[in-house]
Amino acid sequence: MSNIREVAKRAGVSIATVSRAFTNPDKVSQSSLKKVMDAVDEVGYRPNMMARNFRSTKSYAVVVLVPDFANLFFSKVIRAIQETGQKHGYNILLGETRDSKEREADYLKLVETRQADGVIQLSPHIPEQELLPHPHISAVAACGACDTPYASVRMDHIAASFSIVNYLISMGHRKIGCISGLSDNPHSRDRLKGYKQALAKAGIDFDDSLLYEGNFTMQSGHDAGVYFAQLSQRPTAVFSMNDLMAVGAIKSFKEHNIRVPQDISITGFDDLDFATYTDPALTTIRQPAEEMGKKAMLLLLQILDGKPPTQQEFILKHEFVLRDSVVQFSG
Amino acid sequence: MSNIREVAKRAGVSIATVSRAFTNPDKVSQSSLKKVMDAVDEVGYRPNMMARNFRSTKSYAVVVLVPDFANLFFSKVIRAIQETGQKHGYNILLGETRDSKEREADYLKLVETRQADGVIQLSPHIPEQELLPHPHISAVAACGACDTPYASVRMDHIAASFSIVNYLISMGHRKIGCISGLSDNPHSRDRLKGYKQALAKAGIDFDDSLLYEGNFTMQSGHDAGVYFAQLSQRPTAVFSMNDLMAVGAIKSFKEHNIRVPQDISITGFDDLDFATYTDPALTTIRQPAEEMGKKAMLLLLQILDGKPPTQQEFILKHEFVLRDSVVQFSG
DNA sequence: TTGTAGGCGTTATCAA
DNA sequence: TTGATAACGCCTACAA
Repeated sequence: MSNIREVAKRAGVSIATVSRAFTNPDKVSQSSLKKVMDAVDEVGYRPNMMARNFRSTKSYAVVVLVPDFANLFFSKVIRAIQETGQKHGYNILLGETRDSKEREADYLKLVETRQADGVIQLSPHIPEQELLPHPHISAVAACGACDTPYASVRMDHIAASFSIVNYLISMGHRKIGCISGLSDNPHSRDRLKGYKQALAKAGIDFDDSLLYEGNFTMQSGHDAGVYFAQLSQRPTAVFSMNDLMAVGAIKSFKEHNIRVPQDISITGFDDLDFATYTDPALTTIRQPAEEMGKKAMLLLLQILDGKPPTQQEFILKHEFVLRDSVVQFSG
Repeated sequence: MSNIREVAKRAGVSIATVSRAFTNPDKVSQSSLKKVMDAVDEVGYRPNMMARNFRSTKSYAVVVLVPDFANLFFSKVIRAIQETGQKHGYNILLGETRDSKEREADYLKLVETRQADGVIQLSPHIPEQELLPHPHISAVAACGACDTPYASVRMDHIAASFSIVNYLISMGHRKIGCISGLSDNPHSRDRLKGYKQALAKAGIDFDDSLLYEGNFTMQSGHDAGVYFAQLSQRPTAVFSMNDLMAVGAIKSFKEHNIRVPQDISITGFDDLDFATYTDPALTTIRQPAEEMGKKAMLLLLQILDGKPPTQQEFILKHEFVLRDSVVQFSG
């Protein structure tokens, strides 16, 4: 592992010239440049980025705070973040929090200790327990539900769930079950609002017994399915707050010999890749995962560049995806 | 953003003492320690890890080279890597390669330029195009197929696929289709070997028309399903080289009104979370994802610590997972 | 166009 | 137990 000094000696020039040859080649004469590059090849020199970054007080790394790495939705977002970051010379440090504020604080420390320049927060914002914003931490929130006290990129979950529940109603359903995420999750709250608004608009009373609280996992969706299947007054359609739970619910409906969608319709949320491959294929809401990831990274880059964002909040459009899991109700 | 000098001044001690207070508290008197800590609180000091790492010539970061983020199998592995790394003070830099050697080289550069201390390679090893081992790069391979010229953690894919195809045969199947990954993928090769060995052992001739080359995606599994469905001599069972393709195939069988498993049995590989929730639940091979991730990280840590591993290769055990996608054939 | 030299924040060596 | 000081590798005024 050679350093710049060795290259300089070998090339018969000064350290400064070698440095310039890398960062500002046009400020170096052709002959010097050649001598330097030859020497570089000879000794196999690579600039020490740790030194360079240290010197420039920038780490060129960004931490992505993600609740659950094994959630395909986040995988997509992270991919977009990485691609965008890479184009601008930034690396991505993984920070899986698994909903632990302690772990989150640990990752935030990476910024405080200068191992990262900023943070992209993928967990939804819960004011009471939020560690961000932090005076010394550049941060952007993405994929959240409500607005945050710092820049964010998200979609309108109320409107999205409103539209899909509305669709269910337009298909003749009036007894519509709801599988929610944990009730204190902001996404759950917003999507529940949309559900209730759609019911209200159609003059349907909200029925507490049709609301089942899951936690966004397939398992909890399955549990919800069992619950609905055993209800004496079974719903004719179910609005699931994500695709994963919908899959679990479908599974348990089938186990109870309830046909989907003939006996019960169901909708999802997220439009994960496998939503096309479930049986039946899921009618769902597509979240613009890639767009959110990309936009979030660009926003953070801008902030790191010292330019405050023009808007605090960027709301991206969702998409209604029609497939086969909903059928006209004719009771 | 204050530095150690400021803390020293404030505490009325030397910078050396401040440094020791952090790295070697017991070498500092109680009174000095208190003075330092008070000063630290006052000015909100955080050690600059960039400087510290620079000084120690270690970045405490490790790059994980992963072909595809949106593959839940890798998500699990990476999670285990991160958890293990974190316990030892290491951070994880994400490196999604998407099978591009160019991108891979970019990430490897992170190690050459000292932004990372080592690499965990999750792509299977293909000797002709392999960038590793590299003289200056500490690396460990995980989840690969064949042996690598550097330390690796993997399972025996030949044995695993042998066992599951053997199970199919024991259930009376003799016409067994195979959905493989790309034929030049080492995993595909090994699993194909296991498939062929099981057939051979049962005295069944290998039939080329029963082999469909996919690429490990659901879409390609679906294509395979279409292919098998339209075959005049349809197989009675299908060995899919991963769960994802099995899901795709099941979908297309159903579209062709072929019942699974009554009309055709199928098996998967990986045992992803959703393998329980497919219809029918998948009989499959569980890869020890977490164990491989953890072991790989520990191995790399050991190498970074200057201790060469006791073995070059660690073969972890797979597990046969019996569920509902295979049924006795009684033709 | 080039070289000299100072400094980034930390740790480690060596004396005191 | 402490402090002064020399690195670590690089960049960048500044001067030549």
